[in-house]
Amino acid sequence: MNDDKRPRGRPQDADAAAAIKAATLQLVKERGYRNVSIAAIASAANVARQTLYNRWNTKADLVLEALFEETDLYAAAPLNDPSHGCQFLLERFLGQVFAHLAESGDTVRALIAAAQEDRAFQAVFKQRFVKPREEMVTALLQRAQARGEIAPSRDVAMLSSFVHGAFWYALLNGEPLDANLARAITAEVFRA
Amino acid sequence: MNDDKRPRGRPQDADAAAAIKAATLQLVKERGYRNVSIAAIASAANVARQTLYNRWNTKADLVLEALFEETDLYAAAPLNDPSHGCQFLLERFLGQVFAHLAESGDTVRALIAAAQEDRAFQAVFKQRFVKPREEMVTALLQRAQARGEIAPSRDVAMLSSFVHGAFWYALLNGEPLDANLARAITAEVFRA
DNA sequence: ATAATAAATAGACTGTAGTCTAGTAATTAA
DNA sequence: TTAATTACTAGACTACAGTCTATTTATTAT
Repeated sequence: MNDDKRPRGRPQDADAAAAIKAATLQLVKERGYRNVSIAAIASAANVARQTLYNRWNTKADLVLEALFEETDLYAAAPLNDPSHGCQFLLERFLGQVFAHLAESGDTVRALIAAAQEDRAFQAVFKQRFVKPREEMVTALLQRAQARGEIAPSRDVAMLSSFVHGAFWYALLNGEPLDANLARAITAEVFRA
Repeated sequence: MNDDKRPRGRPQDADAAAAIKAATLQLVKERGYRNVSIAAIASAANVARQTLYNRWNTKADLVLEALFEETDLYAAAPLNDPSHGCQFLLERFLGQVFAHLAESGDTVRALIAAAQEDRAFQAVFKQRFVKPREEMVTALLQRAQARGEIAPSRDVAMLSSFVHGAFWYALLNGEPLDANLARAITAEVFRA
């Protein structure tokens, strides 16, 4: 049931996408987003520059996909583990996010910057990066509220904005994203 | 006491800076940061392109200065007016910031993006934009805490990060910055 | 076989930020 | 008056993102 009718013309090179994404990841980690040109990626992947543009609209789209193919492998520890309190789960979650950003934070910053200059990419980025994380935290905070760890009067959606906002604010202003920050954010959200 | 010894060579054209900044503001508001080239600004100001680079390092530096020369005129309503509660003052302050961003928000977004791609500019932007606002809000929240409007246990620095973070997060994700947001942020910060 | 289709390639092209240089103009110091 | 100094101008130059086009190549449909 997988060999549906193949489409008409010449098929896409099956290996190209993987080679391109691998080259992208390697070069971006090595030199930083800014210092990697599309031409360099194409060359490293042994592919014509236009082939990249056949498959991705912009450099940002390509890097986002390459980065997320890798990142999605990191199965975050479950946020609904009932054997832990929600405060613990949030702090652990933030700690994991920050640990990952220690490696890829510069790239994420570049992608956020790219999103400010390109509406289409902003939508893609929001869909793939922003929304999922926001939903995870909001759901966790709702559970916390249902369990009485957060007062019923609190505005959970706004608290979720506080959490992500504090994280973006630190990231974009070049402040360290470490365990201290994860603890301070979490503690303040759960403070009576 | 103002006519100190003039420096050695040919003096800078006294009118050029004003003409350049005026052209910058007008073009950026008209077409958006992205769609204004340095060449277009130089041409509109009747000045050689290199003259811009004699005075500013990058497009972002120029736009920041042009924008702030205008913005600094907006004397924000005082944040330490003792005849109002701190909650009221914070909401009014955020309302003013958001109202101004309704006009210049796209430019500010572009500047934040530029700061992600240029360390030197990030430092300048932090100094001129980020720090002053952060200090105003932190001072206000400290006063609120001293007056008992905020519980002594709260971490005021983190609350300030929450406020700015929520605002950046909304701005950079294309969500509306309006009176509702100002009210929701403020209410949640002051919630018991 | 042949036609139709779509991907890949090479390379020209546009627009922009930022750098560099050579020449000219305005000013101070001697 | 002349030398030194600095700003301004014009324009060449580099590097890059993204677009476009002509050509070749791999595939399906007839």
